[in-house]
Amino acid sequence: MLNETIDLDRTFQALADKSRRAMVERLTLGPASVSQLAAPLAMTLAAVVQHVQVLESCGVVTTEKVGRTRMCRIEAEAMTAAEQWITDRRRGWEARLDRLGDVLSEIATENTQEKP
Amino acid sequence: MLNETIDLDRTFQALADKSRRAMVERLTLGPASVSQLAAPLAMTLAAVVQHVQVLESCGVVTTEKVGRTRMCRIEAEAMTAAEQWITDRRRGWEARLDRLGDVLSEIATENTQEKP
DNA sequence: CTGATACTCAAGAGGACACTTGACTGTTGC
DNA sequence: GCAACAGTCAAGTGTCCTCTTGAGTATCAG
Repeated sequence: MLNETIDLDRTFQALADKSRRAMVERLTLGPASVSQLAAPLAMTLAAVVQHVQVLESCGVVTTEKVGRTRMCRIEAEAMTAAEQWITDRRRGWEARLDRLGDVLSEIATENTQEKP
Repeated sequence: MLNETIDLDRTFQALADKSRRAMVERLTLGPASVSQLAAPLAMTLAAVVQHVQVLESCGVVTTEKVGRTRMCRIEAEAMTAAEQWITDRRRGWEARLDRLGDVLSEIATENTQEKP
């Protein structure tokens, strides 16, 4: 709850990259090692590790070292927070558009009624 | 559908900034001029205009010049696309966790049954 | 017409980001 | 043991972002 701002900044920032989204997408299928995440991407392992660190720093994934491999798994909460922010805004403007619709149909009704 | 990647990149990038999220938040209450968006923010008008351009370039807001003022309004679709991407991923991992739950309870059942 | 308002534009400083390279460390399989 | 593997670390490079300054333009109010 604290640092909500920083976390949203970081989370949206993390998702603003095709490679990282691809990693998240892969991880929704189940845990994977860094090498497995790296396989479909055209970049060095070192770069992939850095991406994983970004995803980890905003809580979207957690990692755990098993022997010489680091396993990554997705962590729902951070993503849900980002989703929730958008959903909340949408609720706001949908409510407003509903009211606008009401007003418009009210005006329409008044106009038809006031036609002599 | 084309450029889905670029748009998601841009949209998440746009939302990865507290000031821009504040502007979006303000715009959910209804259209506003650039100056109105700038009012609560501690930065120059020029900077605010640049933020508006970012939001516009990814389709989250549209603007229209009326006399000497530029009115901004929120545009649902781009935000919905971002929300949808997260929602789709969530569906993925929730389904997986459900299956995991099934497997775990199956194992549990087997274990109880196989107790001699 | 004049001054104030509401931007608009261009250039640039400074920092954050996305990589790469090259050297190094801990694990595992034979 | 030792070679291959899976990652780790530090440094450096080029690019993108954010924001400012200092100019200019169009519009409106009186």
